[in-house]
Amino acid sequence: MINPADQIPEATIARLPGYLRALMELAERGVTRVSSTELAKAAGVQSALLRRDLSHFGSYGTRGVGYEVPVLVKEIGEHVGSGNSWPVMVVGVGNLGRALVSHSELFDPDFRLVALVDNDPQVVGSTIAGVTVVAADQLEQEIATRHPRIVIITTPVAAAQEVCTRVVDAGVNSVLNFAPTTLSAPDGVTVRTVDLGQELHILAFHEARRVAVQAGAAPVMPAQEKSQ
Amino acid sequence: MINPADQIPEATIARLPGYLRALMELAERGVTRVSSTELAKAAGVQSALLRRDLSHFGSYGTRGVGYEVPVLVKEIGEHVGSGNSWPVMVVGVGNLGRALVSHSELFDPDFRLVALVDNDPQVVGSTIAGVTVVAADQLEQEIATRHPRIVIITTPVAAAQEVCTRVVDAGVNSVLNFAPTTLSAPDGVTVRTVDLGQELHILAFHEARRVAVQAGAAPVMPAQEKSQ
DNA sequence: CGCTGTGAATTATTTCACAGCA
DNA sequence: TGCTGTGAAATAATTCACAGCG
Repeated sequence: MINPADQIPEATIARLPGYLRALMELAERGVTRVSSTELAKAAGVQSALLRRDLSHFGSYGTRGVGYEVPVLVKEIGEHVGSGNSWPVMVVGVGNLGRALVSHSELFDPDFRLVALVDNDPQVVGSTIAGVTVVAADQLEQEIATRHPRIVIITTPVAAAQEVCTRVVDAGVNSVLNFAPTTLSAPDGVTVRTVDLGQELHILAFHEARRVAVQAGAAPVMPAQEKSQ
Repeated sequence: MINPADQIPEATIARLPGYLRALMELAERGVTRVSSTELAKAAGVQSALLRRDLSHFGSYGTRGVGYEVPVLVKEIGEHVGSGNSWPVMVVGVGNLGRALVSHSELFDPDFRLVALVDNDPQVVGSTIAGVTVVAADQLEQEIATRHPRIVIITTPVAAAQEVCTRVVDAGVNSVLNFAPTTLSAPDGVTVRTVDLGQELHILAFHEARRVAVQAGAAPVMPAQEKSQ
């Protein structure tokens, strides 16, 4: 076993929620035991990688047998903060912000919405998912009162950096950014950016590549009526 | 210069859209020339990494000077499929699906929504963003008619794999999945999954870690107003 | 016997650091 | 001179493959 205090690879961390999800599905189906091969398949990774990932936290399996599902759920769950109901604030209550907070799956059960902020007077004061939207100038006030541990930014690009700076100054260390821009934050603050346009462009890259490959040799015809 | 035909690292591909975005911003501000250092900073990467990434495609810079912004915009744009207006279909018109198609920034200008599919009779027939929602059993029909190159899945988990299989069978090679589940698809098909709950759990992992670290020594207190 | 946990090998990605061109 | 493009080195992540335990 490897010392749990050593640095967990970021790539491993990013896979843990996937493992947990796969385990939950198994548990729901009444499965109480899995081999690394089965769980890896459910999570879409190689079995050796799964075992390596788990080994960073300790030995939870039984040789010749596999893993007890409840044991792994508990272990991984602890690491990704399950059962804590982390308080979350959302800044920017436009289409996307509203969709996210209405997305029941998202906040159940490990996260709870505690504050909503927007700068549109039309929106301020309205209640969404049981939370009343406050004005942008109340942001620091709201953080002091509601103590969110995670802030989701769903503002336009123009506002995102300022919001990020202000929430970090107010003591928040974790930011999930949906604005398509690079945010800078001091060391020790975790910022993750989800850029939907970027995802589409990555797919487009591969699509463009497929066409280019066909131009040379034609390996497999993808879409029957190929390029329309 | 490295042969453009050799394999572009996936990590490089994932950064290209970010470079393009940074370049657009510069272009808008009237900047016509950048050094790798400046552009790298705008995109949030190291300058050597930017240069290495670009070198996979060829030499577009001038030693001692830097890069011409329009040249790079064109080059990178070509690779990520800018100016093609890729046709996109969205399956699942719930909160999230609706928010995505209403998110004007997302589809401008390199992607265009060509089809919407849902299985809710309440929703089928309605028009969103200029596109009429068709029933789930029309999915193959709609693909044959509208020729989407990319399909966005915003259905519940239970439906996601079936949708994925059907769209791939109908000839689609690129899928952007928002359902929190692992999708399997044949080789040659690109599937990217954006899992919002997973993102929150990754942040929670780091939050939990910060607390654990403090248990030993107490470096910085997270969620109160210390550093205003 | 079957499956975990992990050294060792491999592969991928990033960074260093500098030769060489404009 | 200043900055690109890139070998070479360093680091990170993954996979192989098998010893060893239940």
